[in-house]
Amino acid sequence: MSASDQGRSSRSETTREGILAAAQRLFLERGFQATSTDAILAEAGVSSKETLYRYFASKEALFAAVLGNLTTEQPGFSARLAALPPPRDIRALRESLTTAAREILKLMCQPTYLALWRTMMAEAPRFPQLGAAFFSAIPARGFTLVGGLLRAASEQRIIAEADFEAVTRMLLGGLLSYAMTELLVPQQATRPPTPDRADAMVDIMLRAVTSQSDGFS
Amino acid sequence: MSASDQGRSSRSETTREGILAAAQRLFLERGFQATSTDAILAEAGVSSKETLYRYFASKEALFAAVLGNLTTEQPGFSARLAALPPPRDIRALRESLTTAAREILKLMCQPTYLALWRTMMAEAPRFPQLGAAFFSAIPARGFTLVGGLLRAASEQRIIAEADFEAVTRMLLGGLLSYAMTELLVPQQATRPPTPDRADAMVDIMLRAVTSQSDGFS
DNA sequence: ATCGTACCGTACCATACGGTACGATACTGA
DNA sequence: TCAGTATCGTACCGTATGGTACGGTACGAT
Repeated sequence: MSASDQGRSSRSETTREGILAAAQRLFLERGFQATSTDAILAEAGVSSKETLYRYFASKEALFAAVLGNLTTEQPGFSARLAALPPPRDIRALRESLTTAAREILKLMCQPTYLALWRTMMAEAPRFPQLGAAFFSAIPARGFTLVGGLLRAASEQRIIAEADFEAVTRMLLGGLLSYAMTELLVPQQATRPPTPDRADAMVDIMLRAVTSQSDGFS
Repeated sequence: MSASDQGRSSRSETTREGILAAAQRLFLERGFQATSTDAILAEAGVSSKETLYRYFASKEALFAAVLGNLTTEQPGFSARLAALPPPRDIRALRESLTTAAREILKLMCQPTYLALWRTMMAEAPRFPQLGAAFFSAIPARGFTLVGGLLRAASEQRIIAEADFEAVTRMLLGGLLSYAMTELLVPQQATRPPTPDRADAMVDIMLRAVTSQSDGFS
């Protein structure tokens, strides 16, 4: 028990984390309104509402804490992708894009992430700041990453000039389409997409930005 | 009052439609759980719950009726797009794809459609058949349409062979990405995308499927 | 005119929810 | 050992919800 734990005893912290974890499970599984505080207490093994309201001012605050956590900590995602080197040649560019596309596709199709996406979109009207925070923390990073790689490659004459905003949206949107299908038709014999789907999209995308002008109107 | 109105008096029909319209507005605006039957009655100008429950067995049934309506009737969408001719040359293909892409982008960014999308994804776990019906009625049609155009063009040697599943997902996903942004960050100075965004994506897509094999690994 | 139906208006029911209060009890740190 | 605090267990409050019941009233077709 060093001085680094800012006054919170480990007992408090354990209870708080337990409530957070239980709330995360239920909120993501059932949504905000369909999850009662009683259900969260039961899931957390806590026997009194007073305990919950000692740590969170309201059900909304608990919800915000849960989604804030999920928005902040995306383990491995930023870590592996932020370290992608600037492209030296077409081969390196393809490799970086493939890595990114595979990682994004894998992340997006995880059950937790699907549920987070669903919850965010469902509650965005009632919690606008949560939706905005999620957007800038996750999807916007993907746009910046892919768009940055393409622009850098273009400046080094590795690929042709193009409408990179549209190109980026097409790659990420193509990956996103799998998540949307999962969200609308949950698990209905729709096996999760394989990494080669990401590879195929990178391939198509590079074909578009490496072709000479075609002269068609 | 001919024999063609199957027993329903016009009075009944008017009330029923009024309830449906009010429920549609509120369900799409606030979601299923946050919309009370009392609020629907007030919005419809109906003064007794008994009237509602004369036409709909439960709140769930009313919800299903509303979303079923919205899923079935997409005015102008199928009409204008189902009539797209099979492509004769690259010019005709581009024109058909541009028309389709613009129409889809416009449709997806309408407030009603955005709200429908949000509601469907939010409630898909609780109403799986509604999500599946919506998916096969709207997004799946877009996939079939674009994929069909591309495959037909490929068979006529207008464009090259390619992974058309991935290509189609990239075009529609690119358009979809605008709707997703709107859903997460509602109206936050994010002006709706202009039709030229659809044009740009068709352009990129055609560049990918008209380029010769590039020889890169 | 009359009869059946649709609608009104209101009251009601059982349940569930978010949140508070409070005395009793277990734990933890000095 | 002692004091403070975190948790327990339970009771409670006000409100809202989906759904039912019922007597009265407007309407529409024969």
